[in-house]
Amino acid sequence: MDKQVPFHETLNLTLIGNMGRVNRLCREAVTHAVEPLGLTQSRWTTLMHIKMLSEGVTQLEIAHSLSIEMPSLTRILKQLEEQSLIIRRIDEYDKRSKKIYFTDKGRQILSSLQEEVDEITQQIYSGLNHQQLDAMAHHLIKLEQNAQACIKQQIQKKVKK
Amino acid sequence: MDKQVPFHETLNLTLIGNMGRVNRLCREAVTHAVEPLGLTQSRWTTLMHIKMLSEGVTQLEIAHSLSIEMPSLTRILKQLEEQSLIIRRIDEYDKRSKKIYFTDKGRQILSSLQEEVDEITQQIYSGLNHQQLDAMAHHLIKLEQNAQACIKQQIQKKVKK
DNA sequence: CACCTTTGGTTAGCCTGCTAACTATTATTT
DNA sequence: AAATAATAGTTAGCAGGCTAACCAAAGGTG
Repeated sequence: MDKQVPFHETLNLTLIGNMGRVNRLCREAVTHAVEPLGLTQSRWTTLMHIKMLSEGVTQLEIAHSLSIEMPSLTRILKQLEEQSLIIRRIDEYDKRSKKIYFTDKGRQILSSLQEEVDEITQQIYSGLNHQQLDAMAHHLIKLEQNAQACIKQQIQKKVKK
Repeated sequence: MDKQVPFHETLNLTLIGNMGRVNRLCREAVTHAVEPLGLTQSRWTTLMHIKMLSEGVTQLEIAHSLSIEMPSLTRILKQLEEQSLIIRRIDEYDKRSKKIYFTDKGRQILSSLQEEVDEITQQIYSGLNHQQLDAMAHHLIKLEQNAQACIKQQIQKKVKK
């Protein structure tokens, strides 16, 4: 009977709001650092994921890895291609899909980028140990599953009406 | 010596990315539910915060509470005013600032909104206890502080150059 | 083989965050 | 009291997420 106020009035939306703000700040921290490379937040994130997945990956695979939708990715890749950092090449075995490769310029930038990202993320995670980070990642996934179940439920309700 | 790969290669950016996605999903869950009320994500969030802070609050106070910048808020309030859910009234003691009040229509919608938000957030947080949620909130704040320190550092470096 | 469905990618346009540059009022300094 | 600085709010325009609607290629089915 002494734990009603904190949850209902303060935590309810605050936690969700905080997640958005912290996410923005973390990405901004890196973006600031790599600004001289001419990279925005979505562009450097995309480059890192392509590297992680290796060259020759398809757009769909990148989109999944980034957890964004295809139209969002299309725009980012278009910009990266205009900056001559990547190339989109049609897959000869499935002419619908396109495979992504780095240009030489892209590969050059990538190494500086990797350094910066490593340094910044080290700083951002400092003061938290692996257990705490793992717990957090775990709880985030739980929240995500709950939210997804919620949305599914909403949609079903709508169909009934 | 068995924990090198997970951190460096998978967790580094993933945690940050996940935060963004989970945040989007959580807000989408509520937005789906209150769509019939004609409210978007930023609009219902703002209404909830105004209610929490009580009517007569200034725009600046709302912006702080929402952790967004004034221009972002200005747009949202303009829309809410067009929907006749709130009124902006110039403070007679400081004619620069405006105080926000609900209309009758606004107050009506607010009660349905509160119900929905309570229900959805309950569902989203289910499976996690208070300790876990508190820990998460705590760790989020730590990440935020680290990120902010990082950004400050970047700016100082730039000044030196 | 012809038709239909599915799938990878694109385009158009909305929503919501931001910064930069502005106005108008208030506070401070001289 | 006049000049200057600071503050509340606005406008314009960018960045990056999304859905809806489309095209073209690939896969199934009668």
